Amino acid sequence: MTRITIFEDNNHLRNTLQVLLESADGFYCNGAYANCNDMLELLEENPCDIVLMDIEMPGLNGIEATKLIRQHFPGMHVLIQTAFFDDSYIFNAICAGASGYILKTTSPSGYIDALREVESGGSPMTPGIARRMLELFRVNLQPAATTNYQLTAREKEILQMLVNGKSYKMIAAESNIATDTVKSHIRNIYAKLHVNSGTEAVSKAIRDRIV
Amino acid sequence: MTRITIFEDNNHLRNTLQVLLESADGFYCNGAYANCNDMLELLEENPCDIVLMDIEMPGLNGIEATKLIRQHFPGMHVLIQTAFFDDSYIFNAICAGASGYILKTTSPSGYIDALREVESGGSPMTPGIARRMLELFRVNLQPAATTNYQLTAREKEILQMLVNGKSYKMIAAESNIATDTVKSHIRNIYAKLHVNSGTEAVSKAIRDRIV
DNA sequence: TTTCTTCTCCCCCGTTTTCGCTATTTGAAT
DNA sequence: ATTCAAATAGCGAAAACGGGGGAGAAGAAA
Repeated sequence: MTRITIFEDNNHLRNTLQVLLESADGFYCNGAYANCNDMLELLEENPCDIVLMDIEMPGLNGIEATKLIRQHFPGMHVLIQTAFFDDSYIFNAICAGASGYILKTTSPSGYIDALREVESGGSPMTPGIARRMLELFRVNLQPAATTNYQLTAREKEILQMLVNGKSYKMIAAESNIATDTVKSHIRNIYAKLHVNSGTEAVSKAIRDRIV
Repeated sequence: MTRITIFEDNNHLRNTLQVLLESADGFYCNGAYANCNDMLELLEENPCDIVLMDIEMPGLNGIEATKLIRQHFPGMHVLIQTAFFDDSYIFNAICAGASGYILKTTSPSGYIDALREVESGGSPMTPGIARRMLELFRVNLQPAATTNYQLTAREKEILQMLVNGKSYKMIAAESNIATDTVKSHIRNIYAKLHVNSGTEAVSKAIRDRIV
C-alpha cells in the first residue's frame, strides 16, 4: 500500500480527496491536514510515501513546505496541486523539489493516475503546466545567440570587466591602455547595445548572455 | 480537421501511426515520410498543424529538424516521439522548441490524447520524461539561493529598477520619492551587497537571482 | 516607555561617468 | 594604393554617482 498524506486548506476538497484515496486500489490516506504548521512533526511520527500538497495555504505555503520535506525526508515525494497557473509558482515548485505538478481541475481518476506515476518514478504534469515549464526552460537556458551586437573582441573584454564591477581606471590599468581609450570603447559598446549607462549595459550583457 | 505530418524512419511504426490518425476523429494525416531530407519544401507545399517527429533518423535528425521547423514555421507544433530516454535528447529537444515529448511505448489512445493536448496549447509529456526534465531544470537553474542579503522590500524594488537601467532621477520619479532618498536606499543596498557601484550591484543582483 | 528598524529627506564634496568632437596608427581587405 | 574597421588617445563640459554626515516620522518590538 502506498501511503499518502494530504495538505490542503479547502475542507471540501480535502475530504473529497481522502474519500477518493480510500476507494482507490493500492492507496491509503494516512493523514489529511488543513495547514503545514506541524508538518515536520506529523510526517516524522507518521511517515508517508507521497505528499499531496496545495500551494495556497495560510501559514507556511506549499512551496516552502515542499522544500522542508525534501530537506528532511529526501525519499518522500511531493505532488503539487494548485488552482493557479502562475509561472513563479511553477518555477519555485520545481526548484523546491516537487515530483509533479497538477491542476485542481484534474479529474478524480486523473489524480489517481498521477499518484501512480509518482510512485513509479515519473512526474505527472498537467499539459498546460508542462508547456509553461518548457517555456521557462527555454527562456532560462537557451544560449540566446539570437541577438548579435557585433561587439569586437576588445569590446567584449571591456564589457566583461564592466560586468565585474571594474571602474574605467581599473580597466585601463588592467588592459594597459589610457582611461580615455576605455571611455572610447565603452562609448562604442553603449551605442551597439543601445544603452546609455553602465548598469543598463551590465544588465543587457548578462541577460543576453554576451558574457 | 487538424493536419498531422509524420517523420519516422521505421516503416512499420510510420504506417501504424498513419492508420491510427485516419481512424481518429478530428485528425487528418497529410504526409508521412521516412526522413527529413526535403522537409522544408514538403511542409511549404503542404503545411500542417502538428508534426510528429522521431529523433533517430538517417540524415537530418529530429532535433535539428525541429529547430528548422520552428524557425521557418513558427506557428507549427512539433511533438517529439522517441524510443530513448536520453537527457541530452530531452534537453536539446526542449531548446529546439518542441511542444511535447512522448515515448514510443505510448499507447495508440495515448498518442491521440497527446496530439489533442498539443492542439489545445498543452505540452504532453511521458511522466518519466517529465521527471528527467525537472531534474535537468533543477541542475541547470538552481544557483545557490543560500545567500541572504536581508534587503528590505523597498530596497529590492529599487534594486530592481537599478537593474532595469534606471537612473536615480527616474527611480525617484517612479517611486514618488526624492532623489536623495533613492541615494540613501542605494547606499544601504551597496552596504548589504558589499559592493560599491551600480554595475557591481546589478551584476550581483542578477547572478544571485535577487531579482 | 524606550528602543530599533525602515523610510524618508537634506547638506556637502569630490569623483566618476557620459557625451560631444577630433585624431593617429595599424592591419586587413580590395 | 586606397579604403576601412578597430584600437588607441585626447579635451571639455554637463550630468550622475558615491561617501560622509545628520535627522525626523512611523511603526513594530521589547
